[in-house]
Amino acid sequence: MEKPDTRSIIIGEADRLFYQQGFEPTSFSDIASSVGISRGNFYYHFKTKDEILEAVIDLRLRNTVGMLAAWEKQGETPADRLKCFIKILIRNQAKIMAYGCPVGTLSNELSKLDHPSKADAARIFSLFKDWLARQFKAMGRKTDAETLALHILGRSQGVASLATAFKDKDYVHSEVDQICRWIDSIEHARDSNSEYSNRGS
Amino acid sequence: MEKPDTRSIIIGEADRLFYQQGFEPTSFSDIASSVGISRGNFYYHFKTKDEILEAVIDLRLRNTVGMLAAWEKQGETPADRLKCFIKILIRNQAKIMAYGCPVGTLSNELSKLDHPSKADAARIFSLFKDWLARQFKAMGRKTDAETLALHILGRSQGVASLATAFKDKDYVHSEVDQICRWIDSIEHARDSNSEYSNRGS
DNA sequence: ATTTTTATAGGACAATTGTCCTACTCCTAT
DNA sequence: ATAGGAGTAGGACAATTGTCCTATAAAAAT
Repeated sequence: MEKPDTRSIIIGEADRLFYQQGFEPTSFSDIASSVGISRGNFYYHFKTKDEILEAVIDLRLRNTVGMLAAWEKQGETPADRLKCFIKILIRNQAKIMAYGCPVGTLSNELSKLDHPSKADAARIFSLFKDWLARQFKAMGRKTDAETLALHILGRSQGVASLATAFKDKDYVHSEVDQICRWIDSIEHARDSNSEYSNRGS
Repeated sequence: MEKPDTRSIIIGEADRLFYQQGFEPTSFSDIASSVGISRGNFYYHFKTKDEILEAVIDLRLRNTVGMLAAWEKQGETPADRLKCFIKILIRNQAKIMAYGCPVGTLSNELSKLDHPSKADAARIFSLFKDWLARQFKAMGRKTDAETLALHILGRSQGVASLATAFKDKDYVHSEVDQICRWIDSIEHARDSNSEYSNRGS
């Protein structure tokens, strides 16, 4: 039977609030009243705010691992998987226009706060980076897979940032289409010289 | 007639602190003690926190207008000016790796807070967008100048975001080089108004 | 049935928040 | 010399912050 599992509910609500409001502006009271428990009870589950931040980052890490694994199974080709990644900008368009990318905005906020957990937040980025690099390697880009991964990851961050500022659907679609075409161009030029190999040299 | 001009000093310190720490985490005390005045005196100059935020955004708008105007004079060709824009990622590398892009991070934070001034913060983005579009128009891209402007602006945001997370200088240089080559490729294909390539080299 | 563990509520606590008020010191104009 | 405003300091204020304590209810174990 399902347990009430207050702890998981707390983490889930904190996850949502940290995304929608940011980490700093979200208080214990916000989370407690959102879950429907008292602040005192909250303390039973988490002693400090940093503790719940760690739990939220941990949840996001696990969710990301699961999501990437699912993408790896369903996508037929690496190119399809890469497109599946970038199209998350369209699937989550409404949320991104309102709150930005959950990975990037948390990472940015914790960097500004110089928070101890900022490195953990960056690890979520690394999960994406490594997964993306894996796809590029599978497409024959052994040497510059990492560079290509950072490139597409950065592109997604830029689109999310401007989508939040301008709330321009056309821009998002235009960029995503363009990145998809770029992925195609990489797929169709598997063993040709790459324009991205300027890094190792 | 040089006045002590405490007000300007306050705005300057608030500007710095809002960038380095974020708007929400920066308190009246932070600013007051940073300027070297009492909190009471602070109230004489600014009644509310939103009031000083407006003043800071106003300062940034004016600074941005000035910076863009200066770039417009010194750069010989539009392509040079565009490169001057994107190379700000390298000139301000240290700050960006520590605190991100001042424009993007403020816009994101205010969006999350759903702050009344979030539209004003986005206006700073618009200044850049319009300036960039003007350069592309001068390069013969009459029809898609706006799209190209949003593209390069988004690219800069993405690089800044990942630079903060990974603190990878090579990545920043690699992306900037690539964008510069993309600018060259646009310059050398002046009359062809077809879809532009995002590929480097 | 009794003890122990788990979970919850309610509030205490000092510190800090944004906001606001009053008293005092300058400087300047009369 | 004096009145008045501009600027500053110090603190009051209620509300909220993160943290912590204790009393108690519910559940589990004995």
